[in-house]
Amino acid sequence: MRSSDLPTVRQLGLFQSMADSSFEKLVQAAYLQTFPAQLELITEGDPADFLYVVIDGSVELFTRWNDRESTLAIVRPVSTFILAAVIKDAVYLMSARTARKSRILIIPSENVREAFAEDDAFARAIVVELASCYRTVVKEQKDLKLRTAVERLANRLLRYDHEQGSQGRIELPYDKRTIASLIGMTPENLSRAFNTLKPYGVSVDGSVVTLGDIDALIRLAKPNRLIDHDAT
Amino acid sequence: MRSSDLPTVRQLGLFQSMADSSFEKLVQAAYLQTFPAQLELITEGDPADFLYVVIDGSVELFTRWNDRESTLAIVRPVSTFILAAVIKDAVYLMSARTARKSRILIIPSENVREAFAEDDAFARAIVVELASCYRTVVKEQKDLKLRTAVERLANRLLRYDHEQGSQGRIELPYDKRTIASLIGMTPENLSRAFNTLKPYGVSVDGSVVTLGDIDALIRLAKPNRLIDHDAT
DNA sequence: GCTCTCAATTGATAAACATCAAGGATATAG
DNA sequence: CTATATCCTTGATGTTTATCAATTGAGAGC
Repeated sequence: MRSSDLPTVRQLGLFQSMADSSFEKLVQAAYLQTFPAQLELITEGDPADFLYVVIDGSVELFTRWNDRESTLAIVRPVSTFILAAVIKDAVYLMSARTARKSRILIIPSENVREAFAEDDAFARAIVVELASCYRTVVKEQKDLKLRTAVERLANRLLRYDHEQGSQGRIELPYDKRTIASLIGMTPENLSRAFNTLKPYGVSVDGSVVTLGDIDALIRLAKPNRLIDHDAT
Repeated sequence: MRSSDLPTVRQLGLFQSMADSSFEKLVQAAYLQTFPAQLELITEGDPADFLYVVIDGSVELFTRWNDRESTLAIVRPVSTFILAAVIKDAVYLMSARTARKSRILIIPSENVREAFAEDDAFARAIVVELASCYRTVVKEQKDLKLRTAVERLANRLLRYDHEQGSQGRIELPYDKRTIASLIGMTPENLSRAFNTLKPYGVSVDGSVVTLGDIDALIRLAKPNRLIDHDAT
């Protein structure tokens, strides 16, 4: 793998505290590969043979059932995905495909589990990582069960605005249909939800969204750190 | 605490492999308390001061937002809840109340984190526990995003039937309104969903549900181990 | 046995959301 | 520059789900 990528991977919360020797072993066993866009990396139901680390590009985690499909998350560099399946030596619960051309580090599950068994610091780092993942999904579940589609969109816009420096001007990070699926609605409904938000100062121009009346939007969205905030 | 409960707690996956001394310390610091039904044990947003272990009775995990409320899970003996918040030293994301009179073991978070820091086997047991919790929530999220309310009910009935020995005759484990909220629907809608399932052999008499045509129900529900199954 | 209470059901209605079909905008390849 | 494809939007319509109100039904306490 490119030597310039190594420090970035090493600095991930998951790998930061592990012993040099353990990390070396993992890296030795790993493959770095470049994939074209829209390539299905993982199919849910398959045994979890590898842990994935997105070095560059982006990966969509999604799921299919009965001819329906839903986007569960977008993974951006540099971070890992499907750790839980790897640790449990189970099947993947989500499918994954590259959203664009991506460089991805692939670490055989056995090596990850070996490091988990041998390296105590790594084991503890995994705890922290999984606890974070868990809390993230719980928040998403609350979002889905407690809010309407328009409320979910409003809160997501506020979150993107915050992530992008609270300028009141957002560049949507993904295709609208992807955002729709993430939020749990159809693309058509997303368009209409944007229209519903017009009276709250939201105007859309392609992938640029302007929040003209943040206060009004907040009053509607009622963002809550127990659902929307990142961290902890 | 009652000495007869100790072995049961010790045998939980979470505590099974830890050193005797670590377990001793935890138990020494813990309180065993009996709570009446409908008592709010935890309010989301509060700092996670304790890890909870339901010894007897049952506990409802729920969440509130904007005057709406949703049940996230029911915890039955013997198992723990809100481990992730304790480990991360964060605030609770869910509220909890006793569903009935319950005996509950309460372990101060600091002691749990101390054991986590000192006992490597415990740290690894936490990994396994959190990975399982995570995968469970992911499945619930898929259930919510990919299925209609009737489909969710159908699958849940199949699950209860399986848990109760595949007799084709289920005793509903909770109030219908609780089940409705768990599944993500209103009580009124649950009644109607049961009616919708009549042509598939589902008949309801109070808390007893009979599945008269399992095959038809399966064809409708399309259960899937990547959404419905327990385990791994 | 008789209230009282609360869960559950049913009906009527409204809101939320999905689907289908068509049209428009935008980008890309040739 | 044009053709093509893709994404997005809009309108019309239908389904799904929630809300409100009223009633039924069953268990708890007297």
